[in-house]
Amino acid sequence: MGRSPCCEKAHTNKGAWTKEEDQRLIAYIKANGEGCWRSLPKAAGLLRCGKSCRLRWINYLRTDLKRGNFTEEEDELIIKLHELLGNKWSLIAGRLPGRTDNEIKNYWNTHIKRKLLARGVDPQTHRPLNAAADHHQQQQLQAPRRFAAAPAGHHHHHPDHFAVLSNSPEACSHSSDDEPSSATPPPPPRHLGIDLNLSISLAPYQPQDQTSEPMKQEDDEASATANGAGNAAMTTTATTAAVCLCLNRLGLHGGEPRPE
DNA sequence: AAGACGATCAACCGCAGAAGG
DNA sequence: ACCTTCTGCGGTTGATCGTCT
Repeated sequence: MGRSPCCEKAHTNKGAWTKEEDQRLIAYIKANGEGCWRSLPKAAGLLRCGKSCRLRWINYLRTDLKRGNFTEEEDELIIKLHELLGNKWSLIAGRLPGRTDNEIKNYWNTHIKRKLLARGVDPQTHRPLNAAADHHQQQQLQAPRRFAAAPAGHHHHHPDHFAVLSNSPEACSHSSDDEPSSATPPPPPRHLGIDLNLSISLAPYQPQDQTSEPMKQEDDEASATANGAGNAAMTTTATTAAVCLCLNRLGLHGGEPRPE
């Protein structure tokens, strides 16, 4: 395609941000707000590319970031959301107030993956490791099955991958990780008939609404449930229930097109 | 004490899709 | 309808820190 670079690389700093750069960025955004990242560096007097500024702000400088260890509830919520959404870190982050997609992605790769492996659960498929292996073998024998979770590096750029993953019946077939589904043979792809359009059903997390008002979008049950799952105070059990409920509801409401 | 090694996380890169002309 | 530009996302990298030997 030959896209033009996002910035003039010759005249931009790279690597770790200095305190002064941080201060400049914070001051500029406080004064002018977010937006137009491309022109921001120049306006703010920063020798950085816009993408770098955006990343620094979103992942580090924003004032509403929680920072600090993940709680057990957050762990479980991430696991459940990953089971539901796949590697959609930004969507997952949307359910975890004060957490960024980058943070969650890192945390997943460093902690949760290992945690799931220790439980004998495949981090990609969320199936028991044995069953996952068996399932994989079966897939090799059968025609390609799109609902299988894509391996790392091949997840990409398939809008329907999201919905397909979310349709996965195993996502709702067990409400806790210690309930292996290995006894259950890989399900037939009948669930694929359910077109969830899930990617557009998940509204962004709204912190204020969480505490003060239960939910304004009454006509969007899937969204409501997903938002409910974003409450960090939610218990693991409740989280599990919410995610499963979400899937159930999505299954029921699946074919409904959303107004654009 | 020092080097090796692994874990962690901030930052970068490349791409897709949205937005605008 | 097409092209260009911009933004946001997800994967990957590399610097830094902590632990072990």
